[in-house]
Amino acid sequence: MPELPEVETITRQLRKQVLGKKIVQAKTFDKRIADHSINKLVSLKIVKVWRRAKAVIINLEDTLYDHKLFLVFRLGMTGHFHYADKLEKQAPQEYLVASFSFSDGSTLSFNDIRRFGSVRLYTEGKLKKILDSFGPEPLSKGFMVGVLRVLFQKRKKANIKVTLMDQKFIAGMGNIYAQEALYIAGVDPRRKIESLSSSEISKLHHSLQRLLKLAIEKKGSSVDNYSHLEGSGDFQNYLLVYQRDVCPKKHKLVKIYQGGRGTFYCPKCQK
DNA sequence: TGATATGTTATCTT
DNA sequence: CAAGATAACATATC
Repeated sequence: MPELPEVETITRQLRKQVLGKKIVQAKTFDKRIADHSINKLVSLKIVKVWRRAKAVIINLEDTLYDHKLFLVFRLGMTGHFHYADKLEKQAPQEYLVASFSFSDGSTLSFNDIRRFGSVRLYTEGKLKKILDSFGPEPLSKGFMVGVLRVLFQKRKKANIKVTLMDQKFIAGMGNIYAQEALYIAGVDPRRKIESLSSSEISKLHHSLQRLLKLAIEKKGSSVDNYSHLEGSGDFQNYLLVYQRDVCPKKHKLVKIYQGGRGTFYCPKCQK
């Protein structure tokens, strides 16, 4: 599923293709998950392509009227982009949610099979409000171990694994990387936050950053039908516990359910 | 055929 | 009242 490393990978590739381009036409095909106002986009220049949490954000500028708008793509489970250099390379029509044509003849489309994703158009104020509701970026310079300690102070009674996946707590972690980080840190996913020792918090902090950085290097994990613009990621080959039978030390893994989500862990390595 | 997969959010419980 | 837990959404795949 697209989590931080996957969305970061997609964002970087998208940036290479569309940064600086001018939108000449935009169309939406699914009212429920794509803002109808997107259809009115014309003659707006893409000035920035970036990621926050699991969202891809495209900054648009109307230079003539000094008008700023923001396209926010959330991939959900199965949202994906399709980029075509030339018009004759048709974008897939199935599950089409939105499509954009640029002044150089290239096109970008967004498709979503399960429709957990969305494409929204926001003003600056509205965008800020949404972004402020997310927790800190785990790979930002400011995300020191002290930041994690302070966050944990506020969630003493909560379950550690479920909390790692909470976007309001830390941005970008999902079911795959929360499990992996806990395994690397040697922490049992059933633990309550208040039970974590100082050194366990340090280990978890370090594990999170190492894991996410490596996963980005490998262009994300391709499980189910995730793929980025240039093919598949490699990190699925490096996953230690997610949907596996044994851990790297050949111990048998256990699967439990937490908040309706599967969690794999090793009773021997994770305490 | 029904169980399984999950990001996000609405709603329920403690 | 708030923190925490859970249900609901959608649908391809096994």
